[in-house]
Amino acid sequence: MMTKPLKQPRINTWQGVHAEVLRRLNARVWKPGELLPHEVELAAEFGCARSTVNRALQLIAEDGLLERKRRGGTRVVVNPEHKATFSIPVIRVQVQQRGSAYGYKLLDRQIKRPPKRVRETMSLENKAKLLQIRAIHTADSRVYVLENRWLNLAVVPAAADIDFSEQSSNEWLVEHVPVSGGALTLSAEAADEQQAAALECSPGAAVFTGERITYNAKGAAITWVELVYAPGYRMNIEL
Amino acid sequence: MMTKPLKQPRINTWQGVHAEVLRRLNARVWKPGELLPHEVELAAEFGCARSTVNRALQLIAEDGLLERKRRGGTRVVVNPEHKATFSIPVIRVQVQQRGSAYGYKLLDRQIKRPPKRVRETMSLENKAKLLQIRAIHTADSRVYVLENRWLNLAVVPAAADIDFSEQSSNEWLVEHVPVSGGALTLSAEAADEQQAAALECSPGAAVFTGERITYNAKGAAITWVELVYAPGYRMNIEL
DNA sequence: GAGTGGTCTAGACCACCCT
DNA sequence: GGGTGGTCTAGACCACTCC
Repeated sequence: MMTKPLKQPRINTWQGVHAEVLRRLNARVWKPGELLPHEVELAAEFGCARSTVNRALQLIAEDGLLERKRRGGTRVVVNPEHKATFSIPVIRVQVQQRGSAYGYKLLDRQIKRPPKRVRETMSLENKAKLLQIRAIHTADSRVYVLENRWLNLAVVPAAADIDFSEQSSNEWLVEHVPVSGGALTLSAEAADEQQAAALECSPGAAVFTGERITYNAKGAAITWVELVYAPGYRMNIEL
Repeated sequence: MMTKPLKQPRINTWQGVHAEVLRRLNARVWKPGELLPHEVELAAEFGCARSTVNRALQLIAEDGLLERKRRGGTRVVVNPEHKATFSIPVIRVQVQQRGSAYGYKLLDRQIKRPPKRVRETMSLENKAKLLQIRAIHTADSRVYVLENRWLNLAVVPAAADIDFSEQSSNEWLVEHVPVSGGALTLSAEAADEQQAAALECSPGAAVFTGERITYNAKGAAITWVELVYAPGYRMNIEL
């Protein structure tokens, strides 16, 4: 008599182990809060090397479904959080991906002191002056988004020589300045007079707004940008 | 005479290789569009195994900074896209993380036919009936978000026996129903009469809105939910 | 102290894709 | 056809943490 079935097919790819473990989590074979068998045991069961099991479990742990500790083993997370990854393409690409013709127009470009809110977010001194760029991006000749950017010339001196009338600051930065971190804030705002004029909508209209700050490898703020989308814009994210 | 300096310290952890490669990308040692040395070469230079280099490069490629092909080697991406990962915690946790007291109130619970938009998004038949749940979540006794959910009882029959007056459908689902995919749509909307009343704001106010649909492992739509946040809400994402 | 996951290594084979 | 990344393996050592 055998105590364990030996007939089960070998699972010796990390994708295979990944899928099988997910299946067992879904099927509640391993219930929330429970401990999984050790990597060595699972490797033996699947007929593969421990490192293969390791890779699969690490991935699942990154997705938030498992919790792993050195001495404590691998445990099923009780209330898993949804995790989503999305990419923020250059605006031109966003527009073109929708199948629309892209257009760009520079509204304004000048060096001056930024408002307090921008100064504080970027951790700048009071007297600091930045390059402000205001522009609109269009899709099929209709306004798509209004861009209001403050660029730190102390960090990106080369930007002082660009006039941004042909290429958007958005694209220039992606091509020329390496970014290492940042933060994004999304909100719903009522369009003010100036924004409404630029977006060809009525003042007070609900507009989807994103504020983004980016830092270089040394932690210095490169730029702060506010993107105000025309009414009706929807941001889609796969989960 | 030596053609290569041999003094450089060994880099034999994947984290070390990861950091060093990122440094060289930032410093433009390898420029956008260029080909990197092969894994074997890099392994020799760093004094580590190829698999260590492989792990580091794969991670960077996942972040969108490198592009790897089987025969074509590893290339520096020209216009890297920002990638961001964020998690969607249960609303109670969101509120508590802000240091506020969480409250929940069920407004409405009934079985009926959903509106066309929901039916189509969930790919349901015309006659299908769903469980609709409307509720508000509060932070420090102020309305935080209005939840409007449609639950597919054909997929989650157990939900029919829950009244959702104590525990929100949000939390119940996370605990009891495994999710394998979905989509999230964010937008700015003008609050309608009903929403304004629930959110204690004026009709037409700009409200941040998220619509989410989730699927089980078989691809069947579990639920569709609309979350309308009270004016002033901001969603923060680290990059 | 001991058991668990985290990682490295050296070697091997394979899949893909460019030439 | 041949060169590249993708992956697996078996073994080893280490780091962390629980008992």
